[in-house]
Order: sequence, then structure tokens, then C-alpha cells
Amino acid sequence: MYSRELLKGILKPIILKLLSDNSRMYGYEIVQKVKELSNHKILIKEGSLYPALHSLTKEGYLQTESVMIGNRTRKYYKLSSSGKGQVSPALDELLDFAQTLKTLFEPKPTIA
Amino acid sequence: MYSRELLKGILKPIILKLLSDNSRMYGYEIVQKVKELSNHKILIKEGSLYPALHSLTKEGYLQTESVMIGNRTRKYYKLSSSGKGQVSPALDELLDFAQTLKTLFEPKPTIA
DNA sequence: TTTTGATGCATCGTATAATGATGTATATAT
DNA sequence: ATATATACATCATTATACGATGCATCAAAA
Repeated sequence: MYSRELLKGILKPIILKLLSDNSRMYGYEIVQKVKELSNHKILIKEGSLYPALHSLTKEGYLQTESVMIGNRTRKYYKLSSSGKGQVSPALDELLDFAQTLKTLFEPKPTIA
Repeated sequence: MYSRELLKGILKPIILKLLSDNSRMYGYEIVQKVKELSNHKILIKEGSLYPALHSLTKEGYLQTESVMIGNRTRKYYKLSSSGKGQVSPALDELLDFAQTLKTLFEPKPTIA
């Protein structure tokens, strides 16, 4: 797990990225997927995820559909058409940010 | 400039990194250096920097020395011995985080 | 058969840290 | 004169991830 504050600002982009690679996903699935993709280094908490999903939905980027699985409700999320437009800039920014971090924190080569 | 929240959690590590590569730096110099190293993408604000420097000093990671430059005071910061111990883990975490971000946001190869 | 753990959604108060606004002051270039 | 760069500082505001909590179903283990 990374220090708490590092994760600020990456949750919504992560959601958008996952939903751009998968036609639809539900909350619990997103948590598991991020855990898997990050080698258990990013563990999204429910208290973070659901507010973020609701917020993205309210902003119009996501659409939902509820499906009954047995006796349980499962709520799927997918990108709306406006959400699809948002994805690319958000992902570009994150990739750029990652590269900047790498550059900044690159070990300074010691002059042999 | 990156979206505001992205920068959370990277300021103190940036300071530690700069002070591990440079024996001593002052506040204004740090702002300029980060701007330069990040291609003007990370613009540290004074309202962020000085509290961070004070906090690191209070925590014992930094030591200060004030120098008069003409009629102006310049306050230099450098790593304390305990600060030097903090540097490596902090930088490792950031590099690892950057790599995780890259992996997560890597464009999914489209099957040709 | 009961109970634990995984699945699954949700809300809300708390904590944290970067920022904007503001203040003070010197030096330099226009 | 005036704007811009240099240089430090404080503090209220803001954004967002998290912890705690709650409810409910289902499978597997004890």
C-alpha cells in the first residue's frame, strides 16, 4: 500500500481507464481489478469508490444498470458518450504525470 | 499544470530528493528547480512549500541556516542525518508508484 | 448448524495536504 | 515611477481518500 495521500487524484482516472477497457463493470469488480493490476499495491476502499462512482455518474460521465444476480442486486457502470470524451485527456494527463515522476525521482547517476 | 489533487503526497518527497542531490537549497530555489525539472508542469506554490519545509524541519529531517544576501535573508535547508535515512524509502516508494501508474494507464494494445 | 469470510452496495464524519489570499520587504529593469 | 523578480511567511478554504458503520446474500468451513 502506498501512503494515503499519493492516491489522491488517481481514483477517478482509474475508473475511467477501466471502463474504457471494459464495456461495463460493477464496484466490487473494480476494487478487485485494481488490486490485481497494481500487484496489491492499490487497495481501493469502499468509502472511496462508491462516492467516486456516484460523483462520476452525477457529472454525466457514467451510466448505470442494475442487474439481479440471484437475490442480490449488482450495479453495473459504463461510460456515457460524454464520458468517452473525457477518458483520453484524463489518461494522457496521468501517463504524463507518471513520466514526470519517473524523471524527477530518477536516481542521479553517480559519477564513477 | 497537473490537476490539483495529483500533487498530493509528492511535495515532501520532492524536497527530500532535491536535498539529497544538492547539499543545500533555499525555498525559492526549490520552486524554480522543480519548475525546470518538470518542464513547467509542477509549479509549487509558496503556500505549499513553506509549510512543508517547516514541517520537515520540525520532524527533524531538515536543518536550516540563514544567510544574509545583501539586505535580504536567505534560509538554506539541508538534510539532517535522520533526514538522510528517510530519503531512500521515500524515493523508492515514489518510483514504484510512478511505475504502477504507468502500468495501470498504459494504453491497452488494440488487437490488429 | 452455526459462523466466518467473501460478495455487494451505501453513507457520513474525519483527516490531510495543497492552494489562494494576503502580508512584508528588497532588488532590478523599464 | 512602476512592474517584475526575489524571498519569506501565515491561515482559512477546499478537495478527496479513508475509517467506521450499516445492511444483506451466499458459500464454505467448523
